[in-house]
Amino acid sequence: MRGLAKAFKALGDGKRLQVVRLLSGGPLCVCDLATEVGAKQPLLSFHLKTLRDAGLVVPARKGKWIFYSLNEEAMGDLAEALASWREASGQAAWQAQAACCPEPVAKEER
Amino acid sequence: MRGLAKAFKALGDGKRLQVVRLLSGGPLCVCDLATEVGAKQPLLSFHLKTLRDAGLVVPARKGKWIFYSLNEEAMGDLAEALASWREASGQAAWQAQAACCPEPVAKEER
DNA sequence: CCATCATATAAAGGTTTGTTGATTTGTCAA
DNA sequence: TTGACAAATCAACAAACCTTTATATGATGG
Repeated sequence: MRGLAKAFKALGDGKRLQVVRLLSGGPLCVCDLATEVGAKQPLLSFHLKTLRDAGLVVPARKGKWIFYSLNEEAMGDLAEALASWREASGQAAWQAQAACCPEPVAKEER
Repeated sequence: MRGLAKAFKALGDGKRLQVVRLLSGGPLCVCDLATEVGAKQPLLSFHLKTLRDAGLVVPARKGKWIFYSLNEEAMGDLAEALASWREASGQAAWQAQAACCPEPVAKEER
């Protein structure tokens, strides 16, 4: 749950989302990501760190370069969580009333 | 794309994620959400505004109370985006080399 | 109209985040 | 070893965010 929030927060930035979308096309090195995203190297490095800390991407050194790729499992977990919440809400009925307060509320359709 | 980042950012907070999870069980009024989440009313109102602005939840007045429910379509869009990125990355091949730099890199498996 | 309750908004704080420029670490090739 | 290049880290600052207290809006019932 804490991990989910961290992952979603990591996705909650335009540049990082762009990185994830780029990596969905296959692993890329940092320098290529930087030019694609239009960010200077230290800035991209910062964003990659937050994606790494959230478990969304994985680095792999290839000689002088470091290639990043998506963590498919983590992406799948997020997708599944969202899908399950949407699913559940589709089947859920309205509460008969607000539990916090005594007044009954008419049962409604959706 | 901008909207996606906004939505993910909205989900990137523990209390808001808790609200979404609660709403997956069906619509709830603000006062009930406040007690469940353990937040004071103005704070919850702030978080609900964030979720509203991101298009993730929808308010509906029922007399004196306002019931919030999940926007299933928005949740579905997010889930689908994540699933498609994961899917694509599963099929993608490694780049033969880093485009930014001349040196060739050996083609690798995953 | 008035009092009350549910929710939203405003003002103000302390903390986190995004960005930049300078420096460091790590790898390769000469 | 030295030089060159890729990437990470550090220091500093502005912008955004979360939280709280106080106040406003909007609906209900007397």
